[in-house]
Amino acid sequence: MPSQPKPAKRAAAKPTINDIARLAGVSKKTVSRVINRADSINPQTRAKVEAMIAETGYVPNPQARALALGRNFLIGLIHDNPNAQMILNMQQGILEGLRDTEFEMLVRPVDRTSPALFDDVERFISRQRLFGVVILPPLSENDKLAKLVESLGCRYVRMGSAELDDPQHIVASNDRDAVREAVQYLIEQGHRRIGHITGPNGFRSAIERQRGYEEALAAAGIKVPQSMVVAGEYTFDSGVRATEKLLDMSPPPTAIFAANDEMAAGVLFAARLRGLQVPGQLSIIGFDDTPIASRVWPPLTTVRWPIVAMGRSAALKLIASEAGRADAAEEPWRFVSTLIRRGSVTSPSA
Amino acid sequence: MPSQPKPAKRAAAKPTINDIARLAGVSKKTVSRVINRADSINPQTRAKVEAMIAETGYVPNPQARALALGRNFLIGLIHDNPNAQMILNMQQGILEGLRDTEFEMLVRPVDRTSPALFDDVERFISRQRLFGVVILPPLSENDKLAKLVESLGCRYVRMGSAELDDPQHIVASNDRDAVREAVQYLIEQGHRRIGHITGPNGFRSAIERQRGYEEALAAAGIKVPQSMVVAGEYTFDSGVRATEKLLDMSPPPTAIFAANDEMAAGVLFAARLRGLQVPGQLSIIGFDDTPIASRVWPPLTTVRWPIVAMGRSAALKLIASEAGRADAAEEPWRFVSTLIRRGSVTSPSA
DNA sequence: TAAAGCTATGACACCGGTTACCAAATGCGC
DNA sequence: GCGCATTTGGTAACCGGTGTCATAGCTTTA
Repeated sequence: MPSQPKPAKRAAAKPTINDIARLAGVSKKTVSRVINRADSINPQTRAKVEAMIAETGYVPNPQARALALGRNFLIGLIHDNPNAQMILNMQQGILEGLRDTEFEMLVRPVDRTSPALFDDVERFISRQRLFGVVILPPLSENDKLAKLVESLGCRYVRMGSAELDDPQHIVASNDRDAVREAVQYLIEQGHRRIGHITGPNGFRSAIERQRGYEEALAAAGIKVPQSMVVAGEYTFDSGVRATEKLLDMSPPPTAIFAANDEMAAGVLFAARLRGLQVPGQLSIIGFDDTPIASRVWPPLTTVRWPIVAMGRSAALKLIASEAGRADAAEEPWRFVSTLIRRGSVTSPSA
Repeated sequence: MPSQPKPAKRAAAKPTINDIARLAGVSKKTVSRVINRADSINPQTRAKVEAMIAETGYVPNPQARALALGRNFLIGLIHDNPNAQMILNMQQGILEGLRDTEFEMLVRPVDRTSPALFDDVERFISRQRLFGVVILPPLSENDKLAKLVESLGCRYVRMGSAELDDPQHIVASNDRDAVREAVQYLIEQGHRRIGHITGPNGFRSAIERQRGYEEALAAAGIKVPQSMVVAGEYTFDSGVRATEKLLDMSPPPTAIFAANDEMAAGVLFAARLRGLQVPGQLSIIGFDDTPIASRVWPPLTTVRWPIVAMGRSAALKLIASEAGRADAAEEPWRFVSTLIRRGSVTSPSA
């Protein structure tokens, strides 16, 4: 028998449900029942099948399962890279939510400003037949995108402001309340001329944070010239430029609340360029509690939002949104951001 | 015809290959041939099928395809979160490499120190039947893990030092050369007492970087006490602690090369705590060029490695490693890191 | 002119799971 | 000991693709 192929089996050949059925002396249907915890199975049969599964290390083929079921177990994460740490924490949260389920996560970074944005997202969803997607800010504020996703028969959950969508589609943090608290804190320290660097024009998050700022001032009866509010772009550079504008005023602000940490780092940078003491001559508060906030000197007082927990909740909400289940809206969706007090705030020296 | 079902079709019902075949009046096999660009197809037939595909927006079901082919098109990214920006850039690079292929990327963060590490990775790979994985440092230095992956019939590419593995399994940057250049730069500026904060004990990257440091000193004929080299952990805090040790020496170093930016930021922080001018009284060089490097004051001189390009190359190498194709080893795998000169280095003031 | 080769296409089984449906075995009341 | 409901397990078809092989029609070659 010269041409007989070597019986040594390929290591990669995985056992299938048929192998298990044969080894256990039952039909594949019975194996399937055991796996899917169907009731009405003879305990002995079940034990035998389970023993064979354990022995062979059998794992059902998810592709075959997806095909037979006519659905699959992939959820997508669509983002527009605002901040690496945020996205990574979100990934971690989503994966925590998916742990011990058969779902997996696919990541798709996109370019918010690209004309191909909608095509990219559509291809992503329909090629992979995604079960659902999580959309991160600031992309989550694009209502058209959410509509497109839905029209593709794909579920979605957005992270962002509570006003954006129904509870079953949103996971939100109370930015406005947290900012109000932060600015109140500045006021308690004795600041009156408090500047604000906003997020990009039209962004929900920017609007919410600005409202929080305005509410805190209003509540304390403080009036501030309109020029104390300068538009930023959520970038370090825009924070630097906005700060230069603010510091050119006379009198300049004694404190600045920046709508994110990147810009707050820019404030710090610009202050340094002018030789200003922080916090002595200028107090700073940021937003996000990114690693940068605790790496700069002085470490930044900032607002932290529970990203990982929110990611987990988004994943669970998505899974819960199976057709026929109405509890998707019940999955927690309002999260509380808190002020982290570090070294960039003190009383105004003057 | 009262009971006739409404012809309005469910929006979610995707066309299948059978639909296309029926509409075009050919067999499904022919449609399959058109999709897979098989030769020997009548141009007219092809045109007809392509027209129907375009009209219906048909997209082949990847699950069915994976099942029929007995393989799939998923690659995994396994990492142990050393640095958010690095991982995100790597994700971007890998996705660029996968663009216009049918591959998708699954991300799996793991805990390097967990006893369940191997189980986690094994479950991940065998559950999803991954085609291959990319392993990021420092996890990529775990040879046992790479062996496990291979034994599962899963291809892999590691990021890390060139010495770790064969060219078909590695994508590397020349850390040592880049560090040598960086320390040479310090020497050219007139520094003689140059401290080094290493990475964690046993890490390849740490060893390589330390060697670069030692080579530069040796080439310049500079001898430095052993205590000028302090072990760090790649964390901000360890950078702070190591710096305190270095600054307690007499005389203290006039410059410090830290094996990554996190620790370099720690150096800066510790210097500030002691009221030291940077770079006047202490020059600093980091490694990685993370966003932190350009956000602190002064911005850090550091070494940048081309993460996105390396990620792209890793993906292409993985795809090229199909059985029967030997060109995986030819995919570029050595990348050049370069020194980015910013504001944290000057001549020693003394 | 017959044999052989090529091209374009279809029929059919199969990948590894699932459900629908049916049959055999079991338990129960009478 | 019988009929009937309830378990339990099997068979067959199917999900949406792909591979193998056969075949009809045409061209080339001897």
